[in-house]
Amino acid sequence: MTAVVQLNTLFIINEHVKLLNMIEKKILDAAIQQFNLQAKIELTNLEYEGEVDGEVVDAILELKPGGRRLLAEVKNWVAHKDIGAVIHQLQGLPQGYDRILVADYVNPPMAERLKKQNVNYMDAAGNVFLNLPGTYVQIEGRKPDRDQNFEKPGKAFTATGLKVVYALLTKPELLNATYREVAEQANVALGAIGEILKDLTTQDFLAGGRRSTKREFVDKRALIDKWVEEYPKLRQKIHLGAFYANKPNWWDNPDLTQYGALLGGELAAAKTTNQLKPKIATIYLDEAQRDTFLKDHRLQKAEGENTLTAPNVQLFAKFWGDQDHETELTNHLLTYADLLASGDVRNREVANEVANTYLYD
DNA sequence: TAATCAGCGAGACGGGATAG
DNA sequence: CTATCCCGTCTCGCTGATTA
Repeated sequence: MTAVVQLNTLFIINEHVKLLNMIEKKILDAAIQQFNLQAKIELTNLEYEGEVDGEVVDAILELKPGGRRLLAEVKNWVAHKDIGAVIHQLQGLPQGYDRILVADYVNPPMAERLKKQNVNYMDAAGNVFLNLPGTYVQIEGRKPDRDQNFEKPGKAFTATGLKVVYALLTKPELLNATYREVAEQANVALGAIGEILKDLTTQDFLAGGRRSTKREFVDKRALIDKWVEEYPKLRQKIHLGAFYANKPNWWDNPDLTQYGALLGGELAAAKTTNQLKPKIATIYLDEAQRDTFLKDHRLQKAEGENTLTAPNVQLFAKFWGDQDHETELTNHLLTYADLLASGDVRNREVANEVANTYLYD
């Protein structure tokens, strides 16, 4: 079952459906206010959800002396997010502009990591790191204001929530199955289901479900995009390790399925679109199979910092409950998410194509 | 390093439906 | 009416992460 897509297919850039919600607006306003109180230069918000080079960004900010512009990415609860993914998202903003991460609160360890990578940030507590040519602002040690607590996020996109949403998206019939059925298919505890579904409804991703009414997606595409955005959180948890393989194309081997292994990311995309040469092999398998798998394919462990990007084999534990697979490839949704999580700009185009061809219906 | 906390799995609980 | 089953909710306690 291999679909070949023409090379000259027009790429439709996914309009980033990322409306700034009320909480994010509050965070942005508070952060700017704090900045202006403390720094000697003035910062103003030119536009919420402004458009730059055809892409919508959370906000466009301007520094008063000089009129330098900054593209802002606003995040609530940033301390609980995967920092790599956040940085990656910032890097994905239109090129040629300075960027800044705006958050509710950036705690000290997080601040260190952001500074090390030279990522500008400001938070609602008043902490700032802004390093631009000619401008340097650094404010640290500010504590978050207790009364100013921005609403806690619900359970829909925790690691467990992500598993449930994945199950719902890939098997829509689960929308109206019993909680037990959903729990089993999603591979999570029964007790987690209720709150996740409730939160999805509160966030307007699901409707119905009371009594006799059928539960349904409000906007499936929006939920897909949201899931993909949050997926790195789960991805990090199921990461089984990074490795090097010396033999090229070693994965082109029918016996991989013997290990219950599924090819994902670039490998899956390469097989469905014929559009790219995989550089990194993303593979999902049962954790129990890991050691045999490594030995049989002579994979060597990668050491050091950037194990999530540099080596050429990435292993992940299968997180879903259902073990029957029609193909040796991961589900399109997961392929899409892995392509985006790879951080490779060229993969983004292919990712969009996978999404437009197979996911948005 | 110690204390605290969120997340979540396991399983008990009890309300409602259904069959006998 | 009562026994039984089904199913969402509740509670407890473990784990790993975060904060002091």
